[in-house]
Amino acid sequence: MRAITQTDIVCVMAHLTASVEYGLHCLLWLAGSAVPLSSRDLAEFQGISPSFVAKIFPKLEKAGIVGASEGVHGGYLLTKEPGDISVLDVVDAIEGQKPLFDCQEIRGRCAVFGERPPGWATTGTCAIHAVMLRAEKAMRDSLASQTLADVAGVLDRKAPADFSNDVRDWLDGRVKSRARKPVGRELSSQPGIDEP
Amino acid sequence: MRAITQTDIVCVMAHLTASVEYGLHCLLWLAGSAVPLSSRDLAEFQGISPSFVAKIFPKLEKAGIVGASEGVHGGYLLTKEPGDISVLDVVDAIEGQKPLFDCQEIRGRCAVFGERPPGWATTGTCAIHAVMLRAEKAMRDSLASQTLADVAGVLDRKAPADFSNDVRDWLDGRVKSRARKPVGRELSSQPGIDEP
DNA sequence: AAAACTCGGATAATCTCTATCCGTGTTTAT
DNA sequence: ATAAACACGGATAGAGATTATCCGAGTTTT
Repeated sequence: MRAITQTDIVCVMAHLTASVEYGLHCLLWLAGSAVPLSSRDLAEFQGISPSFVAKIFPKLEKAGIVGASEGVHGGYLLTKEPGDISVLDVVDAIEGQKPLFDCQEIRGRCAVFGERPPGWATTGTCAIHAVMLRAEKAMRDSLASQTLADVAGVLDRKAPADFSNDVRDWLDGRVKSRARKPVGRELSSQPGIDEP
Repeated sequence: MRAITQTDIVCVMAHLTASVEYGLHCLLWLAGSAVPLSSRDLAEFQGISPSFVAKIFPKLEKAGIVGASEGVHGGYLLTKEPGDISVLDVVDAIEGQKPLFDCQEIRGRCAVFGERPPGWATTGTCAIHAVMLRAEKAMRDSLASQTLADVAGVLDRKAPADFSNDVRDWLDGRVKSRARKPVGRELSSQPGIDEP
């Protein structure tokens, strides 16, 4: 059985993208960590692309969700309580308030208008656009009502008691192994994650 | 001033696509028509691509929203009352229930699991996926709550009294002009709509 | 001084959406 | 009967976005 690589993932181009998924998963692990975790730690821990995760975190930092510390023992930490970070905050930080619908103002091109459409046809919001804006607001309200703490709570109730210990051990070992001479054999215990 | 052509439209790749926008605009005009309108009638009336509109209508027909009649005076008619067609019906007919979010099951790739993740980690719905599904349901509920009749009502209140007469005249003239020898000069009274 | 980190830019591959064209079969008007 | 117009489906090309990777510059800790 071969390890799953990034090239196995197919693009589906949904509105809420894989970037958001990666970011949320990383933030969940960050919510339970007292020490800074680097983007590479988080990526290899979850078996996802380190270079791609590294592109996501600067966006989260600009949005004030995480803070970065540089240097050998640097990494990211949450800057707010998990209960104060909504899923919508993360989505907007990564996708930049991407609209659900892009109105092309077809209403003004009606053939009976000729060259220039009358004012009543182009003022205000297009009736179809208004429907989409209401749907978008419903979606955003739902995303805003759930916080990272809510999602983390669901995970905690599913996982057995010793799982969080295993996770902390793995991440702590990862952090402690920095700034040492590479051990070679030990680091390759997670094969096939980074190379195609 | 140059007429707007199809190549002027830029792709933005929102979740609710231009296909849905075109379809809804066409259905609104269809809601006010007693005679069948062809996809080309509807496209040229609105200054949008006839061949692209022609690809949308078979989907609407399969969904039971419109019915087609073939032949020289053929075209499409609504098969239901506008009040019985929700915007969600149209969106699903054209986009095929495209999901808002595509979960890639990252939870099962955690490094502490090794080759095979334990059952508790992969059963049920991923907690992050569940958040997105709730948001998607909120969006779909909103779209389902609005019908074509609602949208058409907004338009009717904005347009002046003689607008619907102008529209009917244009479309009727269009339908009547079928199956006649091409007049040449008369048909080119809407220039620059079809050719780049 | 060396090592590890963050950060930003540049680049390639892949996918979806948009748009167009062509051929087949059917119905209606001349 | 013949021609015109229609619906329908398949094949094809271009544009844009997302995903993924690599490299160099600057910073901090050991």
